[in-house]
Amino acid sequence: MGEIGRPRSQAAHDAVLKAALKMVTKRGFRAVSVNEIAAEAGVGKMTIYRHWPNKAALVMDSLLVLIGSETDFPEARSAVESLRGQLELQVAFFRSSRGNLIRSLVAEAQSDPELAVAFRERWLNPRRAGVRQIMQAAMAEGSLRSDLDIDAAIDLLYGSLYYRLLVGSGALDERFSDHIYRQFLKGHGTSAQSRTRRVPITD
Amino acid sequence: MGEIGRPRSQAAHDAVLKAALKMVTKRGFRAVSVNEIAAEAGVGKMTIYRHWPNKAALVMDSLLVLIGSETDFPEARSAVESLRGQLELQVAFFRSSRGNLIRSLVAEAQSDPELAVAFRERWLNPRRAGVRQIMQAAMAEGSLRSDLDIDAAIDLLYGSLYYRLLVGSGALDERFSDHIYRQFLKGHGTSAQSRTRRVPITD
DNA sequence: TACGAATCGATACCATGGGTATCGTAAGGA
DNA sequence: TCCTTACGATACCCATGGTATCGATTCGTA
Repeated sequence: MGEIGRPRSQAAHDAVLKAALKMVTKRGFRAVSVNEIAAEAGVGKMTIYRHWPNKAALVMDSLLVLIGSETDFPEARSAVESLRGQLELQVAFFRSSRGNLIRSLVAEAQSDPELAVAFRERWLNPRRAGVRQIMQAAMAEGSLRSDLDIDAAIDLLYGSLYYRLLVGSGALDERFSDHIYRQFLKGHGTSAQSRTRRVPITD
Repeated sequence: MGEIGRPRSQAAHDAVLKAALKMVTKRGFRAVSVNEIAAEAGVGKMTIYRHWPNKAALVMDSLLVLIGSETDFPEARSAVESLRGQLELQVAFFRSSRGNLIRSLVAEAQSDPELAVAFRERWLNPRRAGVRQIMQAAMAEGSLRSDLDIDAAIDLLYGSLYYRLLVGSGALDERFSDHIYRQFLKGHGTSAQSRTRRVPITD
């Protein structure tokens, strides 16, 4: 019982995702029209709307499919070290052209509840789960206090990054990620925080 | 040498600001059209465009004129106490219908550089200056360390509030503002932080 | 090989909404 | 009283997200 009719073109699908990513990272969500994406991809506009319900869903997909793993946690000797490394990665990510994509989606989500849900569930939550895991590992290591409120801590750490991304109050550089990291340890770390432990990162 | 011709109607000006504020706080920037605002204000659309260059400038004005002072610093026995009180005010402000207005403007500013500048210079910077002043007073009190990087600290404190406002990762309640405040003091406070000093708030 | 079904790119179209142009009218100052 | 400008109303322009429809194409199946 195979499919009936002409099958969807995977080439068209990929070309659209790639074109959407390229143009939106460069010029932003609102400044790019669906017609332009179709032209850039060498595809009919209707083909786009056969593959995605709307522009927001397309751009969200381009984010997940093409650059979903660029901010994964780096290997490190300890969980807190890995966390620190991830903060630097995140800062570099936001400062790159990818930052425009994230800005665009957060902005658009303010007036598009469906996109808001998708962004939270498909982008933020998986990444928050990764942070949670690392923090739990750091607690097991003994370098974070055991009474840590993980969700609030995540909002403190990453909220300030998103803030600078969205309102541009200051530079998104390593100096800032360093500052955030040290403040976090002052508030939540234990006296063992500076000692480097050789606890493997739990997967 | 007075003005020539019919003077601008202050009544129309005020009615438009009020209508814009009401509708945008309720339904958001994108969901409200200029035609609707004009109708609600009992005013012709062209009158709006005689008073403001575009929709964004109008809504930005309605924010500044009508609710600009709702998050001023409260009176308190010490600077750090005042800071803490302001965090609670800010949380309540975001949780109220005003939160929609801020969300809308930050979102719109992502694709409107002029609005981005206006929002930063006319809304954020004055408030950041207030926070800076309070922090300097707290340093003079001896309840904050003197090597504090004020701008980074502001982004840490308020960034997480904006983050929750924009992505809804957690509740904007007093519990959260309390958490933020305590983390801040753990990172930047002195041992004198818990002692209540009677230093007047410098104006 | 022929046929049906669904996709393809292209294009015309619709609805919405920001912003402009223009109307006759109203409200000042000189 | 006259001149100038703002007023409310309305028609209009234009960009854009999304839909409808076209003939052509590409598969599975008979």
